[in-house]
Amino acid sequence: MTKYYIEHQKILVSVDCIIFGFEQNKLKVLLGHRPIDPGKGAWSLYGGFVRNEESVDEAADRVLFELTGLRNVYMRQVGAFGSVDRDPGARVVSVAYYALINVKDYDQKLLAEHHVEWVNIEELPEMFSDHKKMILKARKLMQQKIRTEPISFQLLPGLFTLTQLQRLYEAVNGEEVDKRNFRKRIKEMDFIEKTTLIDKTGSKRGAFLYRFNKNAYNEDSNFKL
Amino acid sequence: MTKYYIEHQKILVSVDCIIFGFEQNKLKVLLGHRPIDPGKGAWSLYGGFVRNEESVDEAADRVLFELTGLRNVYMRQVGAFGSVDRDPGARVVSVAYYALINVKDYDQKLLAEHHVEWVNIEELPEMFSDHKKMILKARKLMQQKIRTEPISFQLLPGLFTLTQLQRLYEAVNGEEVDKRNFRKRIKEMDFIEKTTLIDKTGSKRGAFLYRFNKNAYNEDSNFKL
DNA sequence: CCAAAAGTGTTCCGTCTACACCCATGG
DNA sequence: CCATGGGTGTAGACGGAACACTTTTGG
Repeated sequence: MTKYYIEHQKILVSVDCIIFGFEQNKLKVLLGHRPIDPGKGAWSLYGGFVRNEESVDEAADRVLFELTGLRNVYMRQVGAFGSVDRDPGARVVSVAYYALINVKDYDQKLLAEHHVEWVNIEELPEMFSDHKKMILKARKLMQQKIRTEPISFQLLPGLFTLTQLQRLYEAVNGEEVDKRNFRKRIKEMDFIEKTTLIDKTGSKRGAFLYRFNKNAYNEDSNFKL
Repeated sequence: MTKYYIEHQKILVSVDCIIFGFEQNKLKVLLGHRPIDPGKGAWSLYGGFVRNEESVDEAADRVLFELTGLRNVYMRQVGAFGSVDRDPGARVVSVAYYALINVKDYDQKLLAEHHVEWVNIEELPEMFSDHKKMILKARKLMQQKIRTEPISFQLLPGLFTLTQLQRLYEAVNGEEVDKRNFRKRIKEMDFIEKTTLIDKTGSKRGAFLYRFNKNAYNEDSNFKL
């Protein structure tokens, strides 16, 4: 139990954000290019350093806000990545977070300004340092969560069709699911409410729009998909 | 994407170890007392600071070795804990790890030297800072893992009876399980091998000792309990 | 009129759960 | 001889998976 504060080495601590979005029936991540050497130009996650006056969680929120202009986003920690030489420029321990956003909420201007792009999770390029490892772990954690907690709605607009929701699950889990079985399960969750509105953009016939009722969910939190 | 190394604040990074053991049919954690102010004497996890020349994982291995004299222990990261004021003495970001050890491997001398004790997971005392939160999260992660991966054997001697294994599961999950159903599932896993040895310490009749065969498991990794 | 997506129930099979009695032995 | 833990099988319930056809409408 030899903890004493002075005489110990301080280390740069950063956060890296794995930002998930759902677009064209594909699960995507927001990737940028590393702006500085070493490794300048390589595909990279968006990140930043933790400051003394903010918690690590707050740093992640701040960095996400700088990039997207969004607050109160669903974010969860992926873990700490701490190899000695993971960053060739300096000793940096990084804490990765994943975030779920609705791509339509994302300001296109900011996207261009920061030179970031939505990349299909199934087609990740080679990336700087351990960033690919971070993404894969984030995806695994997210897959686990999405089965038992209603986080899928964070990736969709407030109103969505059942086909959209199903495609989202298929994209996240990487496998197709049976339409009738899927809708049967939805029907059992009263907090996924059918509206009278119809979306005609996806088909000629049109499909009913649904909505996630958070209050109803809080009363009866039985989610399983 | 504004990462530059100089001009950023470095932070103390520590590791904290949640060491699980199984004793007297109870899941236990190894707890010590904080040796220095602020908070001197409070119940605390055993930890240490990350050095520049070691990875965070390596620091956790080292700290565990200092305490237990054990190497090659099963360890997994719980996550980073980074509140600004989580340590009143200095800004410290801590990465928690949980470890599974067989209590019999633990050197009693070291235990006394370090003033640590095995504490029942169901009867945790008030603890320093966020250490209780770390333990609870570690337990949750361990509960998840133990259902689908053969990590339970890390907590038992090389030879064990089925009743011991069952009690371990009951202690970890906090609920009793049916003996016949439990043993039926064991029987389906060929890598849990029955030996001809008999343990008479637990009963007059004696119980067969079993062994986990790692090689057999690698060939057919179907674990579900 | 036809292509394209929306919507809708039933059957089967495998898995999980509940449950009770005999055995072997040390003291 | 009896108290204590060791060891064994079956039946019923439940949940998940497979599966095909009708409807609507824009072009």
